[in-house]
Formats: sequence, C-alpha cells, structure tokens
Amino acid sequence: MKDKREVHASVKDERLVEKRRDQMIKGAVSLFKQKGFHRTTTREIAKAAGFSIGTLYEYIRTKEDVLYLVCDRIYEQVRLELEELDVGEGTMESLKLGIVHYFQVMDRMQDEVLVMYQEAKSLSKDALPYVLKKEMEMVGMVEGLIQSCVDRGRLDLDSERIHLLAQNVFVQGQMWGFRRWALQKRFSLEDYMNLQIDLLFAGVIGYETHGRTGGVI
Amino acid sequence: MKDKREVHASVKDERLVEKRRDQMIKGAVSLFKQKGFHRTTTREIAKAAGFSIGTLYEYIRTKEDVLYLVCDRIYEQVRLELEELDVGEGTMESLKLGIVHYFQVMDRMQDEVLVMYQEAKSLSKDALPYVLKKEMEMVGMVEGLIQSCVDRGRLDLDSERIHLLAQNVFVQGQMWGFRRWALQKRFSLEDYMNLQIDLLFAGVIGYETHGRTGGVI
Amino acid sequence: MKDKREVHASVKDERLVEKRRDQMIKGAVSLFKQKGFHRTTTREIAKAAGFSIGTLYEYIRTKEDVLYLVCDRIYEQVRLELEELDVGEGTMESLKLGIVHYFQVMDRMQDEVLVMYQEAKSLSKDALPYVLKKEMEMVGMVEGLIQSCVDRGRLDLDSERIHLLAQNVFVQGQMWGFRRWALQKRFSLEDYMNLQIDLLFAGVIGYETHGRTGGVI
Amino acid sequence: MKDKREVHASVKDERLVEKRRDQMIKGAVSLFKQKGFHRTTTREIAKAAGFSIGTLYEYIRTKEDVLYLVCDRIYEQVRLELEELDVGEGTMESLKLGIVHYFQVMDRMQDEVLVMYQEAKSLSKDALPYVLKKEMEMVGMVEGLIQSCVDRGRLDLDSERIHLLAQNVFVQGQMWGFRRWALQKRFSLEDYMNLQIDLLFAGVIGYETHGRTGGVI
DNA sequence: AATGAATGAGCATTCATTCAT
DNA sequence: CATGAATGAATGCTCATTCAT
Repeated sequence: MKDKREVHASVKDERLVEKRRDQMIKGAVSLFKQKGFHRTTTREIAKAAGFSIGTLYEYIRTKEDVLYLVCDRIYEQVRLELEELDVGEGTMESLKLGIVHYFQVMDRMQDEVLVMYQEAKSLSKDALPYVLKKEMEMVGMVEGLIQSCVDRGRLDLDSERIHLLAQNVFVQGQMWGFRRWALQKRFSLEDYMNLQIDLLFAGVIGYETHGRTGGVI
Repeated sequence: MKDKREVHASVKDERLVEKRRDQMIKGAVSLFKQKGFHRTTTREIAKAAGFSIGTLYEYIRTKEDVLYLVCDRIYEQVRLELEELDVGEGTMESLKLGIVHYFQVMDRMQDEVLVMYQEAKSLSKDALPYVLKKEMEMVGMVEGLIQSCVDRGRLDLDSERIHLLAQNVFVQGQMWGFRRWALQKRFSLEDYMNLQIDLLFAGVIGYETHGRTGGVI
Repeated sequence: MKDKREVHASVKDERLVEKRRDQMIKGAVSLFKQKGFHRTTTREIAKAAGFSIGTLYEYIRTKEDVLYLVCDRIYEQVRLELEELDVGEGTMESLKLGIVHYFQVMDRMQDEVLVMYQEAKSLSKDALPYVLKKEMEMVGMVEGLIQSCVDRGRLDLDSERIHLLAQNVFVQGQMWGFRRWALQKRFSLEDYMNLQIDLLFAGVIGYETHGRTGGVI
Repeated sequence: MKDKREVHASVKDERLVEKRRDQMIKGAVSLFKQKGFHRTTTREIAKAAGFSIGTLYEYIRTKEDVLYLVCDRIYEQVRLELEELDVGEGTMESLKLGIVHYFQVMDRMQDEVLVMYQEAKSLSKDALPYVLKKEMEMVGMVEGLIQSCVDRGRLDLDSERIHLLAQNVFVQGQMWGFRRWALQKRFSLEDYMNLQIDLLFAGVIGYETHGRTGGVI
C-alpha cells in the first residue's frame, strides 16, 4: 500500500497546492470542530479557507477529499510531535516521559483528534485504510517505547501484553480529549497523567514498588 | 434534570407510542449501523420501521429525535444487561466477574455502542446532557463495583483512582468495539478480557500475587 | 427487449403518475422546442409542468428520464396517429393516401419530431435502443404499406428496395420538419406531398425503362 | 450577407490565428463526435488542441464560436471535396457519377456531418444563417448537376422538381450517416448508392407512364 | 391514527470566462 | 502571446417536514 492516497488537484504548481491545502485544512478543521463534517458545507470550507468555491474544487475532487486531507494532516502533525518519542533509551523514566509527552500532545490537539475520531467513519472505503494505517504506526511508536524497556530487562512482558498496553496508552491519550466532559471537570491534565501512569505502571512493575506520593512531572 | 427528555408525539395512546417507537428504533439502529445517522433518511427509517413517513412524524418531531431515542434505548439496553453488576459482593472475584460480564455485553452490543459513539455528537445541545448523564451512570456502576472492593478492604485506592479506573474499564469495554479493526484481528474476546484484567489488576493488587497462567473465565 | 424502459417513480398511484407525467412531458416538449434539452433546466421543466422541483423528482430519477419520456411519448403519439395506416388495402391509391396521411401527421407534429431528432443523441446508451426500436416500428408500418402493394402485384420491388423506399419516405416526412427553413419557404405542404409522391412513384411505376442489372460503380 | 461571420481573435498575426484555429477545430471535431457539443468543455477543447485554456480564449470569444468554426470548417471541407461536382457535363452518366461522388464524401465524413447535424441547433441566431446558407450552396451544387441534365434535354423536370430532387439527394447522402444504425447494418455503401440511384432515376426517366396532372389530395 | 404527495431550501459540483503574471 | 489560477453563477438532485385526505 502506498503511504499516501493522492488527492487530485487541477492546479499544477505543487507549492501552491501545498499552500492552498494548508488554508483549506486549517479552515476545515475549525469548522469540523464546531459542526462536524456533515453539517459543514463546501462553501463554508472555501470561505473559511479564504477563497471561492470554484477555487476549492481546483484542489480537491470531492468534499470527502477534504476530510481525508484533514485526517491525514492531523496524523502527520501528531506524528511529528511524537517523533522524539522514538528515541527512548529503554529506561522506565524515558518511557514515562514519552507517555507524558504523548499525553501533552493529545491535550494540545484534542480538538483535532476529536474531529478525526468522530468523522473518520465518513471516509470512503478507499481512504479509510490509509488513516488506520497511520493510527497503527502511532500505536507502534508507543509499542516501541515499551519494547525497548522490555529489551533492556526493565519490564517483563510478552508481545501480546506489550501490544495491548500500547493500545491502552494510546486510547487513554485520546480519551482525555473525547471524554473531556467527564475527565476534564475532575482532573487537571497533570493529575490525569500522573494517575494514569501510576495505574499503568503499578500493574507492570509491581504493587509494592510504586510510590504513590510523587508525580512524574 | 429530568431523567428523560420527553420526545413529543401527536398520538395520545401511550401503548401505541411505545410500540411504534420500538419499531422505529429497531429499524433506525440497523440503518445507523450500516450508514450512520447522517446518511440515513427519514424515509428509510419509516420504511424500516414498517410504516409511512407521515406516521413516523406522528411519533417524533425531528429526525434528531430518532437519534435521541436510539441513543436512549441503547443505554437502556446496556444498563439492563448490566443491572446484575450492581450486586457485587465486594470480592475481587466478583469484581473480575463484573468486568467480564461488562466486556461480554459490550461485545454483544458493539454495533450499537459504535453507533452511539459516533453519532452522539449530532445530538442537539438539548439532548446531549441526557445521554452523557446515562453514560456517567454506567461508569458509576463500574465505580460501585470497585468501591465495594475498597470498602471491604480488598483494594486500597483513593476516590480519584477509583473513578479513573472505572472510566478506564468502561472505555476498554467500548474500545473492543470501536477499535475492532485493530483488536479483533489480534485477540479473541476471551484473550482480550484476560489480558486487560491482568494488566489492570496486576497494578492494583500487586505484581507478585497475580498468577499470569490462568485466565479469569 | 422489453417494450418500454421503466422510469422509476416514487409515487405509487399509477393514475397520478400518468397525470403528472403528462404535465411534465407537455411542459418539457415546449421547452425543448425553444431551447433544446441541454439548455433547459429541471427547474424550468418543473415550473412548466406546474409543480415544484421536488415533485418533479418524485416522478423521475434523472433529467435524462424526462428526455426519454418525451421521446417515448412523441413516438407513441405519432404511432397512434398512424395506426390506421396499417390497413392499407394494397392498392396504389391506398399507399398514396397512407403516405399523405403520414406526411400530414409529420407536419402537425413537426416540433415534436424536431425535438426528438435533435436530442435523441443525448439519451443514455441505456435508453437509446428503445427509441430506435420504436422508430424501426414506424418504418415498418410504411414498409407494410408498400409490401401489401407488392403482394397484390401492384408494385414489383425486391425486399431491399421495399425497405429502402420505406426509409426514404419516412425520412422525407421528417425532412419536412427538420429542413423547414429550406422547404417550407418554397413549398406548401400540399405541394410538397404531391411532388414527393410524384417523384417517388414515377420511379416505381416507370420501372421497365430502366436497366436494373448493372450498378453505377 | 457576408460570406463568413467573423470570429474575433485577440491575436493579430493572421497566420497564427489560422494555425491555432486549425488545431482547435481538429480537436473540437474529435471531441464533439464522441460527446457532443454540450458535453464537451472548453478545457477539453484547449487540451485537445494542444494549448491552454487561456490561449483558447485568445482565438475565440465564446464556446459557441468553436461550434461555429467547426460547422464552418466541415462545410468547407465537404464543399472542397465536392468542387469537381460542379463540372457536370450534363449527361446522365455524369449526374450519376456526381451523386456517387457525393455519397462517398458523405460516407467518409459521416462523423463530421453527424456532429453538424446534431449540434447546429446550438448555434446562436447570429451564426445559424451562415451555416444554413452554406448548406443551401451545397444543395445548389446538386441542383446544378441536375439542371445541366435538364438543360441538355436529358431530363424533363420543372424547377420545383429539380430543387426537391436535389434536396432529396442531399438528404439521402446525410441519411447514410445519421441513420447509420438502421442503414449500415443492412446495406454496404455500394449497395446503398446503387439502390438509391436506381430508385431515384427509375422515377425520373420512367416518367411518361405517370400522369402528372392530378395531385393526390 | 395513518398515509404519502407536495414542497423548496439547501447542497455538492461544474464550467465558461477573466486577468494578472 | 501564452499561461493557468481564480471566480461564482448556475445546475441537478436530495431530503426533512407538512398537511390534506
């Protein structure tokens, strides 16, 4: 599978395409946040992007293309932000820091993640796999962090547990955004992170060793 | 806040209203599963319910009412299925069984949960709180299970941890459905439940005590 | 091949469908006459038919359906008008009268025929065969007239000549309409009919003086 | 009336205008053949012509100009091909040969003729007369052929008959193209030509057996 | 209480044409 | 002269909702 699903643009100048799509995506994200994909019209997207409806369609083929570009962009952003996560040294501390970092990114991008979360199902059968693949890559990054702790003997987990743990962490990051109505009333981000890491690692490294007193950050 | 948001019906006969809404919800759920709320037309809903579009509007005021009724119904069903969960005896065993039971319900109703999950955002500002309240009640049920273990001294957790743990468990149940594309390829339901409970309780009851060999069921 | 291509209507009451389509076709023909199929909008068709755009689409699926219905209707009308043509007695006189009758029908319906003539190419690959089949049936009616003269020995023509003659007559009828800018300035309908029949039959009955054996090329 | 309707070009260099229009017409004809005038976009025309949409509009003012140029060109081509027809010697043989020649041209150019035939109605009130005039000139050429036979006493026809005969021949040539679905299945070009000429002349030269006095109606 | 025909605002998309570079 | 990005009016079609029967 190719890494990106090409979205057709009539305009040839690649720089311009990039620029216009930036505008478009920025506008669309903000609209999708407010009203969701279905309730947003292409005209609104064009207007929010700062150009005419005709111009919008020079850079996409269908409305769904906008959704795909939005999802793609969000993943890309999240991934860029998480890139450093890759270089975990395999210590528990670096793992925790990685997770904290991930949670912080998810906090900062919670609107975007929410959008993607709720609208991804509107992607065509054609585009969905690309987005899911991206998501798996991100889970893979978390998995990598954990794996390196296992490799260095800091954790004792089989591959299935590693994978599921990664998925749990990943979802807990998203959760902070999509269950904000329940969580953000009750916890500050810091508290949330500390508690989640605590619950997570208490399980992994064993009950007696985990000091509940000090936070990670 | 009232427990239910009343949905206006022109028809007076309450029995009939109940019956017709049953038909309507059943049809709607099946349609929403396939195509989502936005892509489903009121005509399709009426047809699936077995009556005419005119009749449909005798029992609702707007299309969104259908969504609310559907969400409401799904919660009700889930809650009914979880009712017995209430009577945890406060043993770790009963807690685990409760969670297993919850996971099984979420497995059986994954389509419905997915629908609710993805479409709830389309509810009006008016209806959303009712649905969120229901969700909190369900989290509350999980919380109750954990609490009773704490009360009986089987677990040592402060109220914040109890709450977050309950949310985690709750989301892990939903996760099985909404991340099925990633999870159900890799795990059987049984494996998933065992692993999750393992990861959960290893942390809570301490590392050395948990025998990883035997599953819960 | 079925005799008619069904055009889907959402409305069940067949009488009503018939009635509404009557209105629609009448309006459409008049518009197509003025501006052609492509330059006529569905809104205009609806308005000319006396109902809203929404209602129009209760009785058709696509704009092209209107064109098909129009073509179908025109053929039906022409055929109805030509029905009596069927009972040629096989005399030269009845043949001539048949042709005269046909020319008169084509004169009366020249607008409709022109429409069909110029717009038929816009029919989908799906619908075209039905229209062509109808046209062949009408040619067949002319052919029948000639054939019965041959059968009774009033004319001596092989089947190929019969067929081509029928096509010629058929086209000459249409010609009166679609070349009106050239013909109707110069000839009255009566003159045109007399002259065409004259030219036609002079050839047919003056057969013996012409050597049919060698082709020209 | 002028002989040509001027189509405005911004570009001054007449040679270039000629060259560009050549490209444009060639591309347009090929597109119109496939999809008709209305379904062809100006962008497609430009592309088929080998230059940009901006350049296209340096050589025309509106899309309809392209249609006019195409029609004009087709007539010009047909006329060029028929030029030799002019020099009929007034023998029956030369008349027949002329008609054969015309039929052959119409066979070769049937796509073009079909295009013109079906799209001419889309010409503006402004441009139509020029095209019709061209068509009359061509009919005039056929008429000339017949006339010279009459002049030399090989045929005995009044001017009205001459004219109508010319129109009939002309239409029979076009017919071969626009009724190809009916005719070309049944006849080879050669057969078609022989039969048509046969039917035509049998009538014309076998004249004495037919009473011209009374009309049919 | 049930029906389903009618409505029309609303939407995605196209495309002829312009104009700055 | 050539280019092609920008424009926005126009169009086919949908669908939630109403209301007369």
